[in-house]
Amino acid sequence: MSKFERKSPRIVAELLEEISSGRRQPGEQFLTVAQLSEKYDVSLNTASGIIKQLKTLGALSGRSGGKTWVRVPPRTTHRRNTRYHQEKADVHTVEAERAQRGVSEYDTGVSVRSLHEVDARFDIVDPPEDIASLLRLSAPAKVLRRSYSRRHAEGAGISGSTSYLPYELAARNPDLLDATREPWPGGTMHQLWTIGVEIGEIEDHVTVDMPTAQEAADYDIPPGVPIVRLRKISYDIDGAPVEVSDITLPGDRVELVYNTPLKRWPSNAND
Amino acid sequence: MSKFERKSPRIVAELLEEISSGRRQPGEQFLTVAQLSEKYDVSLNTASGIIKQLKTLGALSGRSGGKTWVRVPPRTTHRRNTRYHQEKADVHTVEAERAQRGVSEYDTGVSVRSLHEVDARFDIVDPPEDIASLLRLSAPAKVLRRSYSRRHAEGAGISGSTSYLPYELAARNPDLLDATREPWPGGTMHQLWTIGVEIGEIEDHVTVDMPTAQEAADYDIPPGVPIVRLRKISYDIDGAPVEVSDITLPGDRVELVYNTPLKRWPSNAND
DNA sequence: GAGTGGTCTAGACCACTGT
DNA sequence: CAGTGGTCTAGACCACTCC
Repeated sequence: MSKFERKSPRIVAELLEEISSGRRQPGEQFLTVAQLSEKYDVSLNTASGIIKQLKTLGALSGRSGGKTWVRVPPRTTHRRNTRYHQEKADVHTVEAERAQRGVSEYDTGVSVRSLHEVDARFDIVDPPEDIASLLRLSAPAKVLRRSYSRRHAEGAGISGSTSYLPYELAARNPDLLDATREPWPGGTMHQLWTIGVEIGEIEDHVTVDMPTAQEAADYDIPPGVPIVRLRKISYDIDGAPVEVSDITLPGDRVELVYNTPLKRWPSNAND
Repeated sequence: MSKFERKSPRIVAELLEEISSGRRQPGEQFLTVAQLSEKYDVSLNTASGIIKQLKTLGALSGRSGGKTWVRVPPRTTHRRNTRYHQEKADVHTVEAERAQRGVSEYDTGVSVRSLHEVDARFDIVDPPEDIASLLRLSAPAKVLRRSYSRRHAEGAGISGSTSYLPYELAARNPDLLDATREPWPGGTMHQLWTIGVEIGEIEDHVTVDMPTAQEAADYDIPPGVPIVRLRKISYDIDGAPVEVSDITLPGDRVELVYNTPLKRWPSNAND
């Protein structure tokens, strides 16, 4: 369109091609700002901007001040709603079969191996307004808030979740209030079973967002990569909400899969 | 952390607060680069960068060269998987009740009023590799590709979708190959019914991405706002895939809602 | 054609990383 | 402490919008 060509877009495209074509291997050290400046005959300022762009595009990684690397593309993981059926069935299987999974594994739906539970903080707090509304709690009622953050053994953060349970409900089994009991074999559905609650339906609300600076650091995602926010609401068999769980997933390595089986038509309806 | 304070982050935060607090109203003209520079005592360069940041944060809008405006926050719409049940039931209701909806309404799940079908292009093509694999098609088989793009009456793009049907299947009803028949009352499920196919299950794959330059323009979203890509796979009652539909939704105005009903436990399992 | 946002340069300085 | 990425300035120029 324009006869005048800006420099950075051309250079960015060129470098992107070198990276995606594999001519520059993931993990390899990238050109420094000075080298870029010299090689493409642009100012240091522009060279710095180019690296910034490539970082936000997820092609490069590296902290400010340190060296720059060709980013290792994250392997994508899947999170399926069919796991909810599995989790519910698991409640009545023998202990050994569900011993490998805690609340956070079930919530995030991220594969278990090579994961390491970093933080599990439990607090009894006044619920935020939206949570109170969803759980149909009024004025003085408290909630048990459980915050988990998970990272790869290698250090790359992978997901975080915060669960809200009505305190009155959770208190029926004092073990549920004890953070040191984590990871609880079988996840939240099993915990709720111990206090006589059967989950009848789960509702996931999926929204998308850009990460805060904190999240970008926590999950080791470049600032240009979006974040998936999943609010999971569990209802008991009478339709009463019993748990709200806010789950944060890095957008560049997660695929959500939802199966919706449909009721058959009456047999004489089709021609 | 650092004693030395960069200017832009402070100024950006301040302006963001002014906008989100409502002190600057949506639709109002914003400060020019020159005014910003003067008011906050920064260089024109930095002022320009600040406006750029606020645009990618979705707080400001405006084309390059034109004036800058406080962005009108998009109202969020919901897309529920329960609509699949509705759509299936609709197939056997009277024509009048589903006449208001075409294929694209059903696919995108966006409310119908004040929407305007801009484009519906039909082609018979060789399927892309991933589509062929999902539809279990081999070598010479073709697909009917139907591309829709939708915008608000006011002009703001709201979603797009591309549907793939095996050509051999679609050809059983020649009307399905005719783009001028759109909007087809009742959507794809009704179309499939006319050729004797009953949908038994729908699988949604949700991923997140940044928009291409083209998409950013099409959907009128600022370059920093993510895009939700939804791949909807429809299976017939025998589990054979019959349609793949790729749906693109602007991340800042859509919330996906998925309900997963769970089977009851056997009545004697709970204590 | 005046005004506006965006890009580039050259040079300075800063904070952080990695020895 | 040297090296590196990031930010800022001042000034120039460009492409686009809007009148």
